Amino acid sequence: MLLELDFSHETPIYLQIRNQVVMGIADGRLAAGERLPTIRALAREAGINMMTANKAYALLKQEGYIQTDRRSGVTVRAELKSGGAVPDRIRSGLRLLIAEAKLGGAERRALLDLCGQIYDEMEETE
Amino acid sequence: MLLELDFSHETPIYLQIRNQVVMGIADGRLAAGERLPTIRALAREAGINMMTANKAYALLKQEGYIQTDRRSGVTVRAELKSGGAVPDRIRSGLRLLIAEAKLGGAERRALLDLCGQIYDEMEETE
Amino acid sequence: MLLELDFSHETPIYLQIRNQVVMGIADGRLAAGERLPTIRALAREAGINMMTANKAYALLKQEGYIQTDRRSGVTVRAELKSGGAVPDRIRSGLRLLIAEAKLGGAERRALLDLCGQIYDEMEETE
Amino acid sequence: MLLELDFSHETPIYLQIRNQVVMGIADGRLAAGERLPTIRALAREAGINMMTANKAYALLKQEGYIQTDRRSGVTVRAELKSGGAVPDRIRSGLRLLIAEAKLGGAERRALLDLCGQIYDEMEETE
DNA sequence: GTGGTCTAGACCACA
DNA sequence: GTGGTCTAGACCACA
Repeated sequence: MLLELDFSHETPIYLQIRNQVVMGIADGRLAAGERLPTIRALAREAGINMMTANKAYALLKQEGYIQTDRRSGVTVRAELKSGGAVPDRIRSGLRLLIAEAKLGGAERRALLDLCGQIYDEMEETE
Repeated sequence: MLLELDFSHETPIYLQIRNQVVMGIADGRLAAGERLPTIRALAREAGINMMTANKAYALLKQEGYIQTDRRSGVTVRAELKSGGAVPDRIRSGLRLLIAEAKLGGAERRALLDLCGQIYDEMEETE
Repeated sequence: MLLELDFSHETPIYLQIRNQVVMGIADGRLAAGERLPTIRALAREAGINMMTANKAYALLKQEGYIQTDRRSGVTVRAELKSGGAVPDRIRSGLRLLIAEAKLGGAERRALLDLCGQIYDEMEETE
Repeated sequence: MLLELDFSHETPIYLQIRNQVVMGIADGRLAAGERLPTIRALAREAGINMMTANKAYALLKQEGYIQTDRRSGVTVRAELKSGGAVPDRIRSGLRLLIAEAKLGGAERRALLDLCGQIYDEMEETE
C-alpha cells in the first residue's frame, strides 16, 4: 500500500501514516497477517525521519492494529476487536462532522447514504 | 449554552469552543440570531484569555457560523445552508471514523443507526 | 440615494457611508448641489448613532466631497478636483487589488475590461 | 524580499505583511516554492511580535498563498490560479478606487493605462 | 463597552 | 529548531 503524505497538511505526518494504515486495514488493502515495511524502510521510502515512522508504528501497535515480531517484522494483526458499543471518541467525532454536514445543507438521507457507501467500500474485508 | 472545556485535552481550547458552538447551532441549543457572550464575557466565564476567545470567534466568523456587529456583539448567523455535496474535509473525516468503528466491530446497521440518531437529535432546528 | 449598511461588515459604518456617498457622486446618483439628509435625519433613517453620521460627514467634508451651509444644509460640492496624477493612496490600492486579481487568474484583457466597465457605469456624470 | 512596515499606518501590521507578500508573489519577487523567513526570523527582522508574524502567515496560508511545512518551514505555493471571474470583494474595491480616481479628475484613458501598467509590472511571473 | 490588534514571555508537539 | 497555542496586560478605533 502506497502512503500519500501531505507535508503541508495540519495533520502530523505520524498521524497521517497511522490513519492511512487504519483505513487500509478497514478497506482490505492491508490483509490480516500482511507484512508492513520496517521502520527503516518506511522512513526511506516516504522520505521521513525514522522517529516519525517509529511514532506511527508505536501508536498503531498500542491501538492493537499491528504487532511486531522479531522474526516476521511488523504485521497487521489477525484478530481485531470484536463487536460492542462504538467508543465515545468516535461518537464525538461523528457528532461534530454530522453537525457540520447538516449546517452545510446535507439532508438526512444523503448523509446516511454517504456513510453507508463509505462503509460498503470497506466491506470486502468481512 | 454552557461550554465544557477540557484544558488537558489535545484539542486546542479555541477549537473546542468552535466545535461546541457549531454543534450547539446544529442541535438547536443556539438559535439563529441568538447572541453569544462577548469576547470578554466568554474569556471571564470560561477562565481563558481574551485572545483565545477572540481566536475561536474569528474562526467561527470566517466559517460563516456567526457574525460580529459593532453594536449588538456576536450573533449566530441566520442563513447557513449552502446545500449540495458534502465537502471533502468532512468526507475524509467520516471515512476515518467509520474505518475505526468498523475495525472496532461495529455492524453496518448499528453504525448507520447511530449516525441517524445523531442527526435526529439535531433535527429540532429544521 | 438609499444607503445599504452592513453592520456585520469589517468596514466601519461611518466609512461605509462615506464610500457609498463617494460612489454615488461618481456614478451620478448624487448630483452636484444636491442636498443630503441632515446628520439627525441620516442617523434616524439608517438607525445609527448621530456620532457615526457626524463622523461620515466630517470625513466627506474634509475630503472636499460635500459642503455644509447654515441655510442649505449638507450639499454635494459642485466643483470637484480637476485632473492630474492619481494619488499614491489610490495607486497603492489598485496595485494590491490587481495583484490579487492576477493571482486569482484574471487575464490582463479581462481585468482592463472590468475597470473600463466600472468607469463607464459612472460616466453619465461627466 | 524586504518588508516595509509602517507602524503608524492605519493598516494593521499583520495585514501590511500579508499585502506585501501577495504583491511580492504577483510581481515575481517571490517565486513559487521560494522559502519565506520563519515566524521567528520574520519577527526578529521586522521588530514585531511572533504572534503578529504568525497571524500574517496564518492569513496567507488560509488564503492559499503560502503553505507551511513542518520540515521546510514556510514556502510560496506553486499553483494559485483558479481562473474565472474576479470575486466581488475585489470588484467592490476597484469600484471605490475608480470612483475616487474619477472624482479626482482621472480620465478613462489615463486610468486604464495606469491599471495596465500596474498589471504589466507584474507580468514577469507568467 | 466592544471587537481588534499588539507585545513579551512561555510551553508544547512535531520533525 | 519550527509552527501552534496560550497567558496577562495593554492600547485603539468604533459605536
